[in-house]
Amino acid sequence: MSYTIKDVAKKANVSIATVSRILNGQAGYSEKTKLKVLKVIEELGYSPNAVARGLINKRTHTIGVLFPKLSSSLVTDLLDGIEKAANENGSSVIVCHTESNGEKTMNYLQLLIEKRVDGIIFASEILKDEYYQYVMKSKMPIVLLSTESYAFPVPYVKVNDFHAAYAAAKYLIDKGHTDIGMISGNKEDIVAGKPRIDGFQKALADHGIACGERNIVNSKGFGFHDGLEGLRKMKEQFPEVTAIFAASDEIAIGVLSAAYQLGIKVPEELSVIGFDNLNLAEMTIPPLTTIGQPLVKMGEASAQMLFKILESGEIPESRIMPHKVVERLSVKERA
Amino acid sequence: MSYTIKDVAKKANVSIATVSRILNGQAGYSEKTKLKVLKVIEELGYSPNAVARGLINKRTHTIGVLFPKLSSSLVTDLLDGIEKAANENGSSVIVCHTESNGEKTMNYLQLLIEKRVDGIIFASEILKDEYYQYVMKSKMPIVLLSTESYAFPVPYVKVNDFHAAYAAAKYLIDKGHTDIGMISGNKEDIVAGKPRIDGFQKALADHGIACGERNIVNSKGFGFHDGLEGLRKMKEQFPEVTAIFAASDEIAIGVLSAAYQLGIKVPEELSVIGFDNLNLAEMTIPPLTTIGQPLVKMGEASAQMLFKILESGEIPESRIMPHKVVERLSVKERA
DNA sequence: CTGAAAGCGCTAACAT
DNA sequence: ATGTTAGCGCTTTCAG
Repeated sequence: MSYTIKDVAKKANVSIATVSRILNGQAGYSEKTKLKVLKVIEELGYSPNAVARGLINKRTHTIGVLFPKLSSSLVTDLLDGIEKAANENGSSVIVCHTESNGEKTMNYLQLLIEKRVDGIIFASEILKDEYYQYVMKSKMPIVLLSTESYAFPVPYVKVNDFHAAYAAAKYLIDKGHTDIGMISGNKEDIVAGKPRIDGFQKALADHGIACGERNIVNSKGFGFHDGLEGLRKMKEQFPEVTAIFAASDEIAIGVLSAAYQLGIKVPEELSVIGFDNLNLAEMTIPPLTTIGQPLVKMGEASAQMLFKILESGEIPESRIMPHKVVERLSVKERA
Repeated sequence: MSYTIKDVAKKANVSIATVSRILNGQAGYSEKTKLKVLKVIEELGYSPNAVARGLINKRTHTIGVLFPKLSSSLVTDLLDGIEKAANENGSSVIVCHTESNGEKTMNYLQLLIEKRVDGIIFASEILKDEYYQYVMKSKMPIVLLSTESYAFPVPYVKVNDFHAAYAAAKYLIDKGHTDIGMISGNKEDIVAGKPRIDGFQKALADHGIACGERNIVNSKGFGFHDGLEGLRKMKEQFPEVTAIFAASDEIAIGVLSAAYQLGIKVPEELSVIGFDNLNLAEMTIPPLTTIGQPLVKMGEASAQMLFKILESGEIPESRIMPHKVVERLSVKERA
């Protein structure tokens, strides 16, 4: 059992109130007693109990973050930003790994609410009705990160996926490509899947390029294997394709690997543009041209948004973060 | 302000003690009152306050994890395992990002101690004297993950880096290579750097292969860029090299990229073996042969170790986890 | 400038 | 089977 404020008070011959004041930098004590108390604290190695503080202040200086997946550098970068902003704000972050599982998610939500975290960041996943209702009932602040809700008024931080995908397709078009395919990720995914497909289609349409079934391969997810299989399907249904927009960097890397296996040279015979700008993107062969999301900044912004709610009590505006095309070597001007 | 146990008690016409007993599954109430109380809890949407519980039980069901870096898939996999084991144990995990900075680390340690987490996992970094003393003074349990301490009796979970590096070199030797180089990472790093170099050298020596200065390139860190530059240096100082052991997968990927730029074909002209078996390893061109560490399992083991200490009060044995060579396509039998 | 005392929400004796 | 009460370690009136 460690020392308490009482021990400090006794040893310094003052009341616990005085110790508390000194600890919290409030007024009401002489410089002399302050020094005396500080010395005792030092000697005892006293460490204030944040649990007791939390009970009375109704602030735990802890926030909770829900991720569908931990082992992806997308999530890691977001977490990096969140942790950074939280730390600058004197808060800690509890990470929860939902595996996109509804039951697990509800359990985590319950846990975080019981722990009385100051707020919740819900990342990279659809905010279900059930989740929203439960969190609302507890009155706990929540923000969305890299996702958004069409049904509920929850503030979010994210890029505009439609615009970003449009930019990717336009980049390919500007490089002279007209036979352009997309490996889309999950099109059922209303927040990251569908808008990217729509953006891609719109870009082709706006530039007078017909876009039919053969231009798009719908994969199940956004992973490496989806890209690996995706390119094979694409070459079957659209052999003339000269450029591909992958809905994620991991898909793009899968495309790169598949191209290598099939003996297709990137970028000479096939241009590839990704989406996300993960750390991986610069490590591929060739280095991947991609649509960059400011992931770390987005994480930071979401945490800051949460702290703003905590201060002001008001729900802030959502933030659309800027994307940009990061030019590397996987896209080539069409001959 | 949410409801308290008092509100529940009042509305159900029982004492708070009864509510508490029902909440904690203790004996001492009729089925009838239980149902009544449960109904009130449901109606109110009452959620027990874990902060208050923590204050009295001296258990927060939260553990803290310190990482030098967040955005690396090595760390992510470890975290994944930790989070999993913690969740199975009814605990949450707070992540801290130290950036290998002594001051930041001390601040985080202080924070975690004030928050009265149940224990600490210190990962992938040297446990400095200062850290150790501070944690000991608080009597908080601590375990080391993917690192170890020669100076202090702190239990750890890790692979045997010496043996693992030996295995990597031996694998290359068994494939007929004799002109073998190593890109070593930081040799000042006493726990991950040095032992891998030693293991490499021992393997060459045991097989009658001379190992001099030219066989090893000491890079600053374990990252992609270290590999990128590493291969160039290696080719300068040891042009005949036919196989390379990279002290990390990221270094290996850097080597792959550098080889590509230099027009050196992997594995035809140069074999490469990595270390870690990150998710990335299967995504490279060609897929990377590497020494696999069971990262997720290691994370789990470290958390379980912590919980064991919490239960038994005793310091458990450290665990050396098994490594294995994961054969993919970046190493070729020497012609 | 300093102290006494109430109470945050809960658990755990101790009564009844 | 159920209630009363004393804290857990701290902050914060309210007195002096």
